[in-house]
Amino acid sequence: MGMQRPADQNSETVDRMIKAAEELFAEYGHENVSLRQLTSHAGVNVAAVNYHFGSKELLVEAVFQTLVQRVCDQRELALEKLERGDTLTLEEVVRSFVDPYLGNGNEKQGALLARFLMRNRLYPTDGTRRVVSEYLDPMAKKYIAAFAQVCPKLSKEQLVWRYLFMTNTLAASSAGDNLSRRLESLSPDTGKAELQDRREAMIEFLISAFR
Amino acid sequence: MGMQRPADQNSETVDRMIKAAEELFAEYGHENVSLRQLTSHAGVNVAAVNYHFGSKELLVEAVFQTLVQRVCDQRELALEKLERGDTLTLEEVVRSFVDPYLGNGNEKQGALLARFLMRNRLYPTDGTRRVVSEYLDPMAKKYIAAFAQVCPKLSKEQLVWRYLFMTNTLAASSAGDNLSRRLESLSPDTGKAELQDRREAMIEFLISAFR
DNA sequence: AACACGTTCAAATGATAGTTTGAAACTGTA
DNA sequence: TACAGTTTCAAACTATCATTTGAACGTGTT
Repeated sequence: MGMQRPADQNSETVDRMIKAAEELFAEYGHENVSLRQLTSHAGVNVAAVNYHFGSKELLVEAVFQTLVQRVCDQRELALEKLERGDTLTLEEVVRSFVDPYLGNGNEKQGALLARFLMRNRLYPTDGTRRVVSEYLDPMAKKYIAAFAQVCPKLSKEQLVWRYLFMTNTLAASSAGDNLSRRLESLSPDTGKAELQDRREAMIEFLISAFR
Repeated sequence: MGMQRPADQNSETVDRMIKAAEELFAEYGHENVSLRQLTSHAGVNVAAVNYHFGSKELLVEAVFQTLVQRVCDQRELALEKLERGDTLTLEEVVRSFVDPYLGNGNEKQGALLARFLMRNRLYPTDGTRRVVSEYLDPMAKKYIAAFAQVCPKLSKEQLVWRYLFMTNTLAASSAGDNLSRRLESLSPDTGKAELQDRREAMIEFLISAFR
């Protein structure tokens, strides 16, 4: 009776809901997706969300956490690999940071996570704050240490600021395709912007910013 | 009967609603403010919004437009003043761009506009797109021309990219006070971040990014 | 006074949202 | 087969929202 399900592990239904949530949230944003849309797209009953997750918000946070965890793992792995080599360069560090967002095959997860992070900046909740401090902050410290190696001239304080500005730039510039349309209207001769162009421009921008 | 009011000019009620909207939207975001909250905070009747603006969305866009217009005017004025002098420096251009957001006395309008712009990046509407292309794009072109003067080494395409990244960095880093809290947790010894610190760090970051 | 017009008001309307319910269906166990 | 626990389902519930309505109010004009 009314037994609370704190964290369901594996279930066909749960997987389908998370998959549907990622797809729909990426396209419309989670506040514009009703549970009825979500569950009918997933092929499950409306009540399934509350049964398996407890509430819509907890489902949203589960998706957010999954995504953040994935990106943090990618980054930390890449960073460790770089640090096993003997010479660390600024470009390598920046690329490893940007790649999970704008790298090949990562476009969708990057855009979705960017939306979440922007959303979290505007309207944070206890749950999203928890995810940030649990996953993002530890990764941030490792990256700041790496930047300290390749930018020895910058003070600790400067490094932290620039790191934060970098994350904001990356997230804001990866969310949605507004940027491409804006580019076209500001520079019609440049033509349409491919995702690769954006990534390379972003990397150049960030490398400059850390010098 | 049912006469549509395309653009009300001056009215005690209209002014009170816009003022209340700016205050409440800045604090909670416009999707978290109901018309009942807004109108009771403004001291007017619920129906006044639809009577004077046509819908909630049109009120939101009116506030957005007012704000964008104000910031664009400030920037264009500052830029013209700079260009009347004989030597234009990168730092001056950047400062004139950042100032309407993080300058003294502009904190509230900066934070509010930043929220709107972030919101617009996530969920644009026809109305917000119109404001962007009508006010922001012309100003952007003037600024890109100014950056071209002080950064002669950068190609037109590079200038446009960096300009866009700059606006994203500024908006994302001005929305809300998350950044300060994040800084504290990443660099406890730095202590609390004043707004001035943020502005100076931001300016250094952007100057670097354009070199 | 009588009228017309713009404005304000309390109340109703209609739609949509997340959530809850209780019975049915399904699962594996004895 | 009978039973217990879990999961699914259609339907109802509760709340909130933007919007509309039609009467009341105020004001200036004739």
